[in-house]
Amino acid sequence: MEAVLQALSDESRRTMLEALSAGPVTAGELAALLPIARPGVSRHLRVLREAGLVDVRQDAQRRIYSLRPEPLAEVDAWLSRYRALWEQRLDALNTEVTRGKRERRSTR
Amino acid sequence: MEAVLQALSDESRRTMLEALSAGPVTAGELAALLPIARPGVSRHLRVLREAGLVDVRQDAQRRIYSLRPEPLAEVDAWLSRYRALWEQRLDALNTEVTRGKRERRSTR
DNA sequence: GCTATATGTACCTTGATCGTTACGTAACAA
DNA sequence: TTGTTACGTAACGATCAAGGTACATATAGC
Repeated sequence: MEAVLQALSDESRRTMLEALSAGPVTAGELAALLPIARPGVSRHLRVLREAGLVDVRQDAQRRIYSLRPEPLAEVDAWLSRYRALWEQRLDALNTEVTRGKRERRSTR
Repeated sequence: MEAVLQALSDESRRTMLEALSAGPVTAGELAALLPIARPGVSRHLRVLREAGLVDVRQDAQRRIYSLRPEPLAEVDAWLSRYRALWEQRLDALNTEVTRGKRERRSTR
């Protein structure tokens, strides 16, 4: 959890996760997306690996990374302790759509 | 968003948010909860303030902090781009409760 | 074996961050 | 006004994170 939020706090790493959400990508392809040099990407990938957010599979010289979204569910679970609070506030602002929001909330 | 995730990446600050989720708290009370000295707490509070996660109100000498959960909704929105991915995986593990999960997911 | 390709690691530098102690400030209380 | 309480800020040292360059490793192809 600590490691996951730490990993998510970096813009480059979030960009990498977004790219990975479309499917497996090699380290080189990820590096091409970012304004930093490849060794930096390698280190970011290590952080993501240690946070459990990616899996690696080797294919010849290539390392193919894929997203492992489970740790994000932990973040979501942590966040859910606050969800009621902000939804309450949003409801106060948009009272005209209260009925729809209440329906949705009741199923969580 | 950047500032919010940055703020959330620290354990002490998350502890402060948790305390604040029960209601407004003074800076001193927050400091008492943490293993660090008050000046450190003050700086953490500044980070939370700059991320928009807390509001301050002055009451005589005291500064009363209250949680402002709206920025957490942004994090939730970012996270929601991945929610389908991890729910898919969890469903694969717990196929027996698929019906309940699918109901919930369809309303998000 | 030799070279090219793909990637990670080591090492260095710079800038941010965390905590501490010391100090400044503002509001009450006597 | 003097002291006390409750904060914040400044300045400092230590640690950490992010980037780059240079190098090591491993696989594929010849």
